[in-house]
Amino acid sequence: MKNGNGNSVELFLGDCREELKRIDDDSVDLIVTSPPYADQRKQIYGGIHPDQYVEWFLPISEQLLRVLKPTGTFILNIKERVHEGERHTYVLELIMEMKKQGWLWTEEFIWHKKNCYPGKWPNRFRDAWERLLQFNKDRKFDMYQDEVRVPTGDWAKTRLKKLSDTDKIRDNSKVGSGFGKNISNWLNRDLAYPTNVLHLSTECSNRNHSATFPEALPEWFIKLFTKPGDVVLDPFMGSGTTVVVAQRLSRKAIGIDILSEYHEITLQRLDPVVEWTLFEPKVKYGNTKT
Amino acid sequence: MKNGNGNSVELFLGDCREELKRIDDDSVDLIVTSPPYADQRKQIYGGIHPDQYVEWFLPISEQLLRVLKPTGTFILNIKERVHEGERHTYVLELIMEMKKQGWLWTEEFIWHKKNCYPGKWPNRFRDAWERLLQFNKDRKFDMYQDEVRVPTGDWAKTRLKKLSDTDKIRDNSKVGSGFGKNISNWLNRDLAYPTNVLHLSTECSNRNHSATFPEALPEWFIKLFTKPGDVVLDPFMGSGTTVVVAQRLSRKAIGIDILSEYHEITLQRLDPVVEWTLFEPKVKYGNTKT
DNA sequence: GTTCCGCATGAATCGATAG
DNA sequence: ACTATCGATTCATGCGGAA
Repeated sequence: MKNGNGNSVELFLGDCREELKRIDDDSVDLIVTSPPYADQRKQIYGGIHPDQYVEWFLPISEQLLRVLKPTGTFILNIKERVHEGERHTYVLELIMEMKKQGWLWTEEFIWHKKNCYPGKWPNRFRDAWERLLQFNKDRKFDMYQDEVRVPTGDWAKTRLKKLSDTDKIRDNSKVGSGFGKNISNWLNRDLAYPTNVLHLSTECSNRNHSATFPEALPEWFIKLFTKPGDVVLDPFMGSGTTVVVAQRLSRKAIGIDILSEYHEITLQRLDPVVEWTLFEPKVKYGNTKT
Repeated sequence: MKNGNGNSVELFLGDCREELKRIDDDSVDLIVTSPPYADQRKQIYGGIHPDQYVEWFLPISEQLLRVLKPTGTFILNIKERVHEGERHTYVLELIMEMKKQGWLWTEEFIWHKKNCYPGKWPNRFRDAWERLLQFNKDRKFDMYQDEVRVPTGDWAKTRLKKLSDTDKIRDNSKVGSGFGKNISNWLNRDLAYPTNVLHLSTECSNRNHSATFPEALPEWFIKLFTKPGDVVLDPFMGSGTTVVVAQRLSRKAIGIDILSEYHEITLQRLDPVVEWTLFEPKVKYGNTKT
């Protein structure tokens, strides 16, 4: 019911360096992904050494550039590791190399992880933020800012508090008198556009998968950069958070991952209606077409 | 009275590219500065074009590398501008070039500016963060983490609020009764180490000076990376926030700025005891030695 | 002495207009 | 074509006067 038009889900099982080639040019509205960081998920992608990270990623970003619509956006969640006491520069290098490929580095959002990983080191504090790099193909791209407006700051809370004590009661008791409309217009002005700093907690309660991606993160970008029916791609699907949220928001989702375990987890999280489609006979696992 | 040992202040009037040469090798414990951003403050500093920013800054960072102690730290507050719809890459390039000079890029703190500049654009949100890049000469550097511990989560705020209503009054009225000590013990137990994300508002509506930094920013780094008597340097002093805070915390401060107006503002903000010293006869303005 | 409200003020960005 | 300037947009914060 809630998914009227087409919130289909396609999952590809395999290395995204190969699987991406099966996706059409200019066919994706939004890419949201969190690739394995250097030397993370060693057993999965063989553990890319920081010095080889850029070299490893560039063929992928080249494919992503190909499949993205000119009006589309690519959000890359990444953070450089500490390597021999320093922040490694592979993310900085990656940005500059992707620009050479033709990407525009439009913006860098900050994900402030409110409950970051605990720990203590002699010359370093806990790392509580990650980069959310925004890349585009063109200076003109789709952006639906009204979809992610947030309540205004403290002054609204405190200064409008009085209003709720008296006027809001009148508002309720005099429906249709025109008074309520004025109030709601006024209250509507208490929605402000957000900034490029996102405050979200990691979802530590998920026992199964190590993916700390909170659902609110892809949700925010999906609402901001796509409309229902648009195509959302995650080439490093992992436990499928981006795909699951895209489906829930009535977007078409494409997920790629090299591990079948992650496909199983994702399928369990997906809406059953679509799950049936995926399990149709003759549809090869990881190669689903609608 | 509060400044026992040696919180001297030396101010240099001139271009820091030249003035820095007058400072000894390995003599500074902490550099905290916020250089003019590319194409900003044109009327004041002449405006460095984004494409020439790295070239302009490298001779300065070379001098800073020379004057910093091996155990010292350099905190660079900077943020790249939007240029033709993209974030410019001069900050990324600067980091990599400074590494070639011999700097270690130890960490990147985020300054979350809660009250960022307003505005609305079709494809961009307000910019609410700036970089605080930490550079060092050596993997081993001085860091006094206990000096910047903060009260823990929300419950601390609420309990401390209650405290301030009742117990704090008692604390004030019963000095020496031991009650205050109990409170500070209790508070000490609820102190946590901070993260690499700092939430601070800019001080935009201060009457006298429009400080680029909130005082809390240099204060945090001075407490974290120096002890009383250490030397703190700001080669782009501006209205002198770093210098003023360093003096208040009984550190030796060195400030450099090219504009005499800023020197006057800084002198007005400094503790009068030192101001006298600075205005001693025969002490050339901007060339003060203790 | 509080609390409340009005107001000025920002390391901004885009698009249009002018030289 | 390429740069310089200007207006419009927008919101958290702290000060100061008022109730």
